[in-house]
Amino acid sequence: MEEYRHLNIKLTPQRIAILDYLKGNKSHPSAEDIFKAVKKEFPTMSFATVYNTLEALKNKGNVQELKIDSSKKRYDPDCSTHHHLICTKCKSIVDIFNDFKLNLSEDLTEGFDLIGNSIEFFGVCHDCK
Amino acid sequence: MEEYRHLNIKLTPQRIAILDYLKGNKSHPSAEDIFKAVKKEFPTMSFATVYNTLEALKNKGNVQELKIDSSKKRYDPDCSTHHHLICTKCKSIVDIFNDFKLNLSEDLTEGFDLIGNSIEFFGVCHDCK
DNA sequence: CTATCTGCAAACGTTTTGCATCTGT
DNA sequence: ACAGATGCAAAACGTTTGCAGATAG
Repeated sequence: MEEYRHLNIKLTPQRIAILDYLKGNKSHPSAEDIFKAVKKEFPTMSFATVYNTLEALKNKGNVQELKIDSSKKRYDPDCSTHHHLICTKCKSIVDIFNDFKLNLSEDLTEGFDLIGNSIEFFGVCHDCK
Repeated sequence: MEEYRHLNIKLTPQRIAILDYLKGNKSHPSAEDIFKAVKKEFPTMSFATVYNTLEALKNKGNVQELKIDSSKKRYDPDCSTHHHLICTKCKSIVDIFNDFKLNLSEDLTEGFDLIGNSIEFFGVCHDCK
C-alpha cells in the first residue's frame, strides 16, 4: 500500500494487516493482542511474523516498545513524545501529550549527558473510584 | 537477626542472606542476580525462595519492583521516592533523589485522581561518551 | 505445634530461533 | 534473481506453582 511505502520495509500482506491494526491504535497492545487481531484475517499468522514486523518497525523508529507492563512488552505506534497515566486498579492507560522539560543539576547526573525522560503517572481512573 | 525483626516476616537463614545482599544495594538486581549472589552462601538456594522472599518484601513495602528493564524484573530495596537515570548505551543506572511534583491539568487526566509519578531519565554516561 | 518456608522439578507465558519454503521488489 | 519474509515447531528465558519435607515462632 502507498501509505506505508515510506517505512522502507518489505510490505507483505501480513505486514500491511499489522500496520492497519496499529494505525492510530491507542490501546498499547501486546504482541499477543496484535497476533490475535491479525490472525482473524490471516489464520496462518505466526508470532514470528508479529515479532519480526515489530522489530523492523522499532528499528525504523515507527513503533515504541513500552515498559508499562512488567509481565509483557507492549507496543505503541505513536512515537511522538508523550507519557502514560495508568490506573493502579484496572491498569487502563491514558496518553499524556505534554513535554516535560525536566532538568537535573550536574551534581545529580554523575557526568551523564541528559537526553530526555519518560514519565509514568499513576492514579485511579474515573470508573475505579 | 534483630535488624530485620521489624519486617514482620519469618526470618529464615536464607531470607537473612537475601536481606543482607539487598541492604543498601544500589545495583537494582534481577532475581537471578540475587539468586547467584546468595547461592554462594547457600548452594541449595532456589529461585522459589528468592521470588517468595521478594514477594513477601514487596507486600510489606520493603522492596520495589522496577520496570526499567523490559526483559526482566529488577528490584530495589530503596522504597523512598526516587527516579532513575539510565545510560542508553551501557544501561548503567543512577538514582535520582528528587521529588518532582508534576501536575496534570484536568482536561488531560480524563477523570483520574492523580497519585504520583515515576520518571525514567535517559542519557549517555561519562564512560560511554 | 503449626503456619509458613525451602528446594526441587515441572509448568507456564512470553519471546526468540532454526529452517524450509515462499514472495516483494 | 535474491534478499528477506513467512510459518511452523522447538527452544530459550524469566517467573510461577505443586508438593513433600523442614523449620521459625
